Amino acid sequence: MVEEHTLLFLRYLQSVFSSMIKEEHLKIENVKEVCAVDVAYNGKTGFAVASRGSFQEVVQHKVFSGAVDFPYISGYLFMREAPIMLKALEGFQCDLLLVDGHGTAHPRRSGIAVVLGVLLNLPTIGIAKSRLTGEILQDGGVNYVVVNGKKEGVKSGKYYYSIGNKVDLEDCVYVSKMGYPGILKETDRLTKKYKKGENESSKE
DNA sequence: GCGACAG
DNA sequence: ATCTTGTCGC
Repeated sequence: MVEEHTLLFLRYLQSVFSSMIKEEHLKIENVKEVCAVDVAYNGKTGFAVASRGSFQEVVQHKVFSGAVDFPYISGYLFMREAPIMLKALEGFQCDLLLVDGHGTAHPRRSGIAVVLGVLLNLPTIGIAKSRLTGEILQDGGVNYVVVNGKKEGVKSGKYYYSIGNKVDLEDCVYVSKMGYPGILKETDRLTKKYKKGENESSKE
């Protein structure tokens, strides 16, 4: 159980992160190296996988596993997954980091993609499989995700793409039109593979 | 009180 | 996220 004063503190941290977002245009066409991160769990043990490659494929990846104590609380995912994701990302360099989760399409504009982007000072885009907050506003064939009256990202198919750091709405639209990134799909697969491997070995 | 609620 | 088989749909 997490105390209310702890959540209050986390909201203070989120206000700092959101105030540090650099919303600027990153020409996706110039992006060479792409990285992605995701986490899978086997009970209390988390398996974070960081990958590097292109939008469509993984060239190399690294896994970091360890106990994850903070529980999942809607709106505070960063406290549960950012620590282990940062460990997996150590040493990885890239022009853009794709994060499994929302960026500014968050109640306080401080989703996990924002947190990682600010801490690593990297361009990041959050890509989530479901809605956390916001309404959809169609405009010119694009389904924008609007939160507190501001377009924070776009919804394409069943996925939500939102600003993390050092990118803008245009970049999000561009990436969403490329379809769900193969590197994220593959990273997710790897994440479950390691989790599963842990199950097999611990079962004789 | 009721409904919503990333992974 | 995770527990889980077959099954309805694009």
